[in-house]
Amino acid sequence: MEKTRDQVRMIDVARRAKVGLVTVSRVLNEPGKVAEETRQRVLQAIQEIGYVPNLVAGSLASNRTHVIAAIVPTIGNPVFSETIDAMAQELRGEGYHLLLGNGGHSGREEEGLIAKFLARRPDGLFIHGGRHTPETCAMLRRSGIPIVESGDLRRPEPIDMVVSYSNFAAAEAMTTYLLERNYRRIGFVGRASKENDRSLERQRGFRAAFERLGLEVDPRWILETSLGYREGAEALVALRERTPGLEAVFFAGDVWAAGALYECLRRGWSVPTDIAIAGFDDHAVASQTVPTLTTVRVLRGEIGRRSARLILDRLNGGTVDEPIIDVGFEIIARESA
Amino acid sequence: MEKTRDQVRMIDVARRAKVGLVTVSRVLNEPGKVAEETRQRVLQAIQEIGYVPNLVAGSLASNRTHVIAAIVPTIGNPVFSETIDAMAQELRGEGYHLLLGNGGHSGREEEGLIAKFLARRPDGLFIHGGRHTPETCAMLRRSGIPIVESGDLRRPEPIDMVVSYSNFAAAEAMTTYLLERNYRRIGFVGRASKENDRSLERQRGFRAAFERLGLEVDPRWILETSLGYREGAEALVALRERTPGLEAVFFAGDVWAAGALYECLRRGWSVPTDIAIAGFDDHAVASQTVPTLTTVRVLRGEIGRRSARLILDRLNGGTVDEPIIDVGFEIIARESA
DNA sequence: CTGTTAGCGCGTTCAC
DNA sequence: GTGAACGCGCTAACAG
Repeated sequence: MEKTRDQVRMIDVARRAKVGLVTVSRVLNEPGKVAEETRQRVLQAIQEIGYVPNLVAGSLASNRTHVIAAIVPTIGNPVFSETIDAMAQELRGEGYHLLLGNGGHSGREEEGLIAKFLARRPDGLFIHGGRHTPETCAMLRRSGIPIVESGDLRRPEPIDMVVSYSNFAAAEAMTTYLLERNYRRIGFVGRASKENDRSLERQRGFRAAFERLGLEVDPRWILETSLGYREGAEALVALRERTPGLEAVFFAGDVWAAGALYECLRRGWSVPTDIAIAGFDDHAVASQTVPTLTTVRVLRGEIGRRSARLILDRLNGGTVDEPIIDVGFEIIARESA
Repeated sequence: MEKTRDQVRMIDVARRAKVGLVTVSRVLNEPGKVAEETRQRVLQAIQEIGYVPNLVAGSLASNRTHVIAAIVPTIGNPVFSETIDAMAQELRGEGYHLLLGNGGHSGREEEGLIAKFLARRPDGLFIHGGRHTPETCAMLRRSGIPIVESGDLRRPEPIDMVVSYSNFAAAEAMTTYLLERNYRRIGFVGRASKENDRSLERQRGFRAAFERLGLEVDPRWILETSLGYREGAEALVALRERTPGLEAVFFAGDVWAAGALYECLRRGWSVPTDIAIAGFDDHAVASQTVPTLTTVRVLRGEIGRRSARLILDRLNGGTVDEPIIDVGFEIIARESA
């Protein structure tokens, strides 16, 4: 392969502007420390020869990449993209960019990805969910960079910082809401709790609300499935079939709930009279469904913003006094329950 | 700020394994060229001292970052995340990672972002939509890296490669479908066509279908709004109010269509008898709505995969013989129209 | 405010 | 198959 280094370098700009190489560097990184006149000359030279700085070289020299790595379970899930979007926005303001990856579904996959990401020397790292292997934790700690974990507030041993809400508390609150409205036989639909800690927490919250009132949870009320509209519809039917007298279903995701509401329409089940439905996420559709969906609102954009701020503050030398941030949640009472 | 270079470097591994630095480098990059025994020794040393290669330094030396930059209008839009997800998947297989950014809504913003991204020396770039300023195009061309544009097949002057479907053809096909089913007074809901070329193309396709049959499009049938469930509901009502005898509405996005279907439920309008509804995207919800939604399917994951392949092939020295790929579309006929 | 000097950590020649 | 030298393009520290 031929070596083609036809790149315009900083030195070329310097020569053209008749200044030292360092001055060019300063114009780019610390504009305040350069005389206005020279600055203009340098900027013009940059324009004229179409110089594009090489951040790779800069990063090597300064030991700072201005890159934040972000790892989510699946990029495709809109729930995460909202967080990522807000984070990217916040970061860009300070010249940082986002290296994005999906952790996959096993700890091993995640470990591999993180190892490769760390090799790129990001200045910080955000990671949503996932169960980290001991090696992963060790790697992350050794890296020494600010790290924000998200997905759930309750992390046995946070690696560094945490920004999230409590899945347990949110699910418990919604379940309590349903119990207060005198629903007693309540179904619960979530993801496989063995594979997903957040699902487990939501299910635990569901059970806790019953326990507090001294009520029992019938095992038949719990159903685990993968996320989707059709899956929500199927779950509703399955639950009603195996649980005579079911009064309500709490879907730990609005997509399921919306699918279930369609099924009610198809079957002529009246909501909430025949069956009450509650969701989780306050997805954009929740306020539009027929009937409108009672759900739990989580500020996902806020998670992204706060995470970015935490990392940036640390990078800017600030001390983060509160390394665990609870962004909270809110019960949105609408028509369906 | 204190300088803490406590990093484990390649030379440390080399010393521990009692080999030269170059040998370590080879174990990492060209494992085949190292004797099995030495390789094992090196790998073990890497494990023992927890060495994480520094790709920043590697990139500078090799002039290859193994990073692909991806720019989409908004990360939050699920429509794009599907593409990005597939692309990331494909890229990771060959050791590439994704630098993600949203282009914002003006050509200037996009230009700024691209300039900053190029400074990171990505090996390739993917960009969805956007109207590039002349400066942007010049920058991109000068960069010399493989570039894939997406969003619409019809690009006046492609910078390099294009992977997409034709918004024009897709919209024309759906409109023709509706006309063939004997709907004549058809509304069209899309984004602001002045701000978004893809919207303009869809609207053009809509009009073209009428023209081919020698039919007129009443200006009152066209409505532009921002994307959302509620916006879809509102658009439907507005169109019916101002257009007596409206028989169908083609929503250039399933989210609008789904919102409109809810409105029909609320008002007791029967679909497709009172009003037929068609969408665009084949969003996951389309097969579940009541009634199910007739729509246009676009393979967004395919766009991501093909784009990645094109870039990778080029990077691997291959010649890309077909730099403009049409991934096509498909009319999915369901109950709503 | 500006220039000089010394690396950053690794890949890529070459010899051996 | 392995090691020594050199350089990638830029920034940090210091001096002037």
